[in-house]
Amino acid sequence: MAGPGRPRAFDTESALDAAVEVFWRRGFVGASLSELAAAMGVNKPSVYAAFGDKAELFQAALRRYVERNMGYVADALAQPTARECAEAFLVGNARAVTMPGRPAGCLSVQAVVTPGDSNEFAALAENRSVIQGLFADRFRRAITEGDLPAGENADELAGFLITLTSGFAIRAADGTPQESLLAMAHRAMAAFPAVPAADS
Amino acid sequence: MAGPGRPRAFDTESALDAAVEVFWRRGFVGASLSELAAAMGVNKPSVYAAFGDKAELFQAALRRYVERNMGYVADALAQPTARECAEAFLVGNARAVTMPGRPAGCLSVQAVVTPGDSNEFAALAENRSVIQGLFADRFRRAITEGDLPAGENADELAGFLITLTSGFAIRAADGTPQESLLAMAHRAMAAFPAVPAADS
DNA sequence: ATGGTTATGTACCGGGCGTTAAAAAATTGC
DNA sequence: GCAATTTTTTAACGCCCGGTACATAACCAT
Repeated sequence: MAGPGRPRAFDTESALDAAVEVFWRRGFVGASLSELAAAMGVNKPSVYAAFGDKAELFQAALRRYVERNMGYVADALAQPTARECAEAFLVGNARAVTMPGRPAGCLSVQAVVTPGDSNEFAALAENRSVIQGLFADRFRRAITEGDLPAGENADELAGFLITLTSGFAIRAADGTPQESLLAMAHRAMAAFPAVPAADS
Repeated sequence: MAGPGRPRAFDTESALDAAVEVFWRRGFVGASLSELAAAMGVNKPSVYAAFGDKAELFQAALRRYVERNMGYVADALAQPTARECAEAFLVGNARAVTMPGRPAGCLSVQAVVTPGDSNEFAALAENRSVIQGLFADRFRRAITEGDLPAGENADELAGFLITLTSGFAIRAADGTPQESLLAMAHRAMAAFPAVPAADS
């Protein structure tokens, strides 16, 4: 299976996990290649050989972050009702942005917030946009299923949730404790439409 | 009034306004002194002479931003009822973070989001914390005045608003239009406690 | 005019950044 | 053992960063 040549002396996946942690804590600009390579336990040229330049490494780190740290999104989407879906998303996010021993906040928010580094900014903005689209689709389905009032705007509802979770990420980085975020998550559900009365 | 020596050839206030714009658009790390000085229409040594180093310039820019672009906070606090206060804050923020011709978002959120540059991060976090404290005080007063239910938690309520406006700043930078933010502001008011029935 | 004082423009500093060239080391196939 | 191939290591590159020395220009007081 292994081709010719000297075998790689480190595990790319755990190295990528280390890169995720650094980008998460420092942001894209704030993370230097020296710090990244050191955290990955590797010399800089090995980083370039395995992942490409800093921008490519960041894209790989973002993909890995999404699949390893944003599982609560898929969990929420799988909930049977729109209300449970929304609440699971908010609660799951509140927990994810305040995991003990991990950086506070969300890589997808903290890493880049200004359009200065345009490629990375675009990638993160699109990531958030995709997630918003998933919830919008879920809520559209809920409307046809009678699970949400017919007059509801699924896109606006999804945008409302993304706005809240973006805010959670900022507040978590400010040191807001998990229980405060959870209280806000439950309070926000008061702004979520009630299930329409069954007409059968 | 003017002391001895060569008079300053530029207006420090409008130069500071230009610095605000650059920090706002690029963030603290992303804004270079060359770009700052160019936007201010001045050479780098003049920046240092007038404002000190980059960190001091940023503090001055933040102060100026607060007094010139966050007037909606004071306006909101002056509203007669807690509900109007909260709604004015959300609406004012939604408008402020989507002003045409100005950078999207809020300097106090966009400039620094990671604790990497610790001094600036602390300054912004404290700025947000002070504002939260102002609203918490306002809501405490509202509780004693019977304007909010006695069981309400003024701090949590204020935190909820700050979380929303932090989210607004992120979403605005993502390109979310003003009317979407305004819709969310009004939706969020459904999560704000209703005025208790008068007991007189 | 002259001296004192402050701002301006130019040119530069050390340092850290992202990135890479080049040689040594470790593997596979023959 | 010997090429071929790939990774590792060391060292360096050019660049731009924040910050500054220095000579000059423009003002006030006398």
